[in-house]
Amino acid sequence: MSSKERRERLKVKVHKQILEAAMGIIKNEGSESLSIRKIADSIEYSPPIIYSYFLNKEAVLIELSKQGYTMLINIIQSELALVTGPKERFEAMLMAYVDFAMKEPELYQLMYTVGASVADVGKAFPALATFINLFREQIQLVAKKDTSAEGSFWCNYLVCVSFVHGLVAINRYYKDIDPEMNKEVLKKAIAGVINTLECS
Amino acid sequence: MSSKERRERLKVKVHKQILEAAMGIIKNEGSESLSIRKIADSIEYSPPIIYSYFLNKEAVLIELSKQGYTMLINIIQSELALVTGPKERFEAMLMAYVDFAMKEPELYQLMYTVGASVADVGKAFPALATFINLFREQIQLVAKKDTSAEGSFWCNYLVCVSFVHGLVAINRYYKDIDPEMNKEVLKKAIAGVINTLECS
Amino acid sequence: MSSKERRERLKVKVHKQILEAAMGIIKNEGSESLSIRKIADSIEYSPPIIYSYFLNKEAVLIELSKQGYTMLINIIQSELALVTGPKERFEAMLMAYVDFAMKEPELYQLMYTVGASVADVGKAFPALATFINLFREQIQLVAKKDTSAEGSFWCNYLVCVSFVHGLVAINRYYKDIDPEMNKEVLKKAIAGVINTLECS
Amino acid sequence: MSSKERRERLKVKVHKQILEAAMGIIKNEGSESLSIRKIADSIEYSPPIIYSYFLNKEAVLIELSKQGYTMLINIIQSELALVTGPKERFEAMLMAYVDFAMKEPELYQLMYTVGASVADVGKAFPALATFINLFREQIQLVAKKDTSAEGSFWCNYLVCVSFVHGLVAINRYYKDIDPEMNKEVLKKAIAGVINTLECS
DNA sequence: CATGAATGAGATTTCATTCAT
DNA sequence: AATGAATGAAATCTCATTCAT
Repeated sequence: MSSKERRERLKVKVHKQILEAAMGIIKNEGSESLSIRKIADSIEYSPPIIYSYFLNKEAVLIELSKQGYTMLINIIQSELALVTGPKERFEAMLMAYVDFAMKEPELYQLMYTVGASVADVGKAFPALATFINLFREQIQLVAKKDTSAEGSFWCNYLVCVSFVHGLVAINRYYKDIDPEMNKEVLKKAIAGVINTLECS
Repeated sequence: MSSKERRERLKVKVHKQILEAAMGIIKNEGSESLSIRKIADSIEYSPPIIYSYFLNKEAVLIELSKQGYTMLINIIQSELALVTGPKERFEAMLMAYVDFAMKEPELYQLMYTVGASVADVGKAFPALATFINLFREQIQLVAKKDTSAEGSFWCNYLVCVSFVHGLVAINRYYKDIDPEMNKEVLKKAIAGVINTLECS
Repeated sequence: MSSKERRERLKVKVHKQILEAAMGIIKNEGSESLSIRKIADSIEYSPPIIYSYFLNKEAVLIELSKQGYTMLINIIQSELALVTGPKERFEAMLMAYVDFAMKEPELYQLMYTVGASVADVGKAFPALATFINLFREQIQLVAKKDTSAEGSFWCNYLVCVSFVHGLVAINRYYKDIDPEMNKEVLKKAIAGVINTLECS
Repeated sequence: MSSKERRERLKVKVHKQILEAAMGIIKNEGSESLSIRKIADSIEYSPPIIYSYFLNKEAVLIELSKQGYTMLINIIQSELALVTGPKERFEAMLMAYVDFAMKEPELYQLMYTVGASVADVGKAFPALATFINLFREQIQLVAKKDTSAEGSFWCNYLVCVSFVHGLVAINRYYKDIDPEMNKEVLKKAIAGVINTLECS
């Protein structure tokens, strides 16, 4: 029992260590540079041990992306907790999203890449539903008309998410965009989107 | 003469074959899976031959991307030729852009990836200047205020390009978005952007 | 325990095998012809295994050279242990040096080549310090004047080492020099050098 | 006739160009970096043309080394022409040798490497006989006893040449030897050698 | 006479994954 | 439960040399 408990705890601990090590490597060296051996070295275990916790390297990446979604959702929720006005909440949500992607570029990139590589992103990332619901709530609040119809919401959601993801991606493309410019672009776009939502 | 011509034609042909083979592999297996050997196998030549046409693998990818830019610009210009109203032209430009990216997703993805991987994207893709100028013209026409200041233009450019690129990227992420939905999203966003531009 | 020991022994054995195989290839085909694959073939392992024992090919060559220095130093010290007179010791040292280089020509050549190819030969071969100190001692004994000043010693050291290395190198060039002739040349040169040292 | 002459002249010219190009590459980039293609590019001909002038790459290297010997001999003879005293002539010869090797390190290295790689260096480099005769003459002059016996001369020759070649080689090994130190070493060694020769 | 084109052979290195122990 | 050892598969790239034209 005690022994079983201990084992269980160790298992959880190593699982966590693997992910932390992988996350560290990705943040420091980029996800392209992640290798099973590097993770193993980092946690001071042998490479095969990783296969007793994860099916393969892809599984590690998926798990990491899941954590990324949890982080992203938490950050957005934290920011949402600070404001009440509809527009302000909407704006806070999008800005928190961009902030996260800019501060953790490698992790965000991984989340996108992994999502694009799996067959069913909804299954791979259950947290995505929560993420989408956050948008659902804020969009509903800010929109004058009813956006509860799935098609209607999804359209608005895509407008928002396309723009935010696009801005982040474009910053990987043009590497020298001034942060001030980014803020300006973001504000302008948010204003435009809100305007659109109100009229929709 | 005839012999020289023939040889010249063969050279052009092989050059083309290499790029086509590379493009084919990228379309079928994704750009990550492209290798010099696969290209060589595909054109039924030995791997080293590719190095007499291109400096290295990266050069093949850059060339492919350049072709992509040429195609994109041509398509946009073709569409622009058909309409005259400022808003219509603006809309036509963005829709042509999205159409291209949707019809050639792997090529578009490659253009983005290569652009993000080089140090100076402007040097790597001279055509990018033409591309940006297309935006400059349409934005100028549609905007009420003066957008000729570089900062002002660049902000508007980023808003547009972020959104369009984002929409394309999001379609790689959520693989089952209905084309009709995409059109709707695009129209909504274009309306919002035009509105923003008019007020800017 | 026993299993661990066995493994440890195996590891040491393979390490040794790699170096021996490399040495064998170098002796038979020259160091230019050495390749990772040849080593692997020779020890009947796959090429990548070598990278779990050595960082890269250069590391194998450096290790081989280090062993060469250890051998050379040991041989010189063995010979020095047999004689006591200053001139005799000096002579014994140089003759042991030449003997080693003549008996292991490819290894000696490798030691030179690797030394010439690295940025800091002193760092690459720590044993070189010991080697130089052997010269320092014998030169000091045989010289009448004080040679403890670094510049003075270094000059004498270079005279000695240039000659010995040169003799070995010249034997690679003129392949048919009679060993007796070599001895004679060596003796003559040693006499000359001793004479120079005594007067310095 | 005229046409034949022209062709003959062109042939000689291209032959020369090949060697000059190869020499240039070796001097600038080292002999390891020499390739048939580089030569061809440099003379603006195609690679196969080189094979109509030389059997293979090795033949180019041998020819280059031959030129090196011619240069070396000329330099030594120029210096010899300036002095008359036996010791002075001997010294001038050795210093000219070292100077040449230090000023053209890559070429000198090539001359040594090629010489060591061929079966019969005397056949490969006919000029070597002239070179050896220069030593024969100077050694004869400086030696008190008769050195005309081949064995006796050869022994003295080897002493000289070993030392000079060794000094040059050692400078490739210890890369930071002060030129002043080299001069000192050389002078000391020359003094020693002359002393030895006088007593022999 | 000259060469463009082509390639065979080979180099080093990285990595996910497995398996006997 | 853990791992050291091992490898198969793959990647990019270089170069001397040949041959049909």
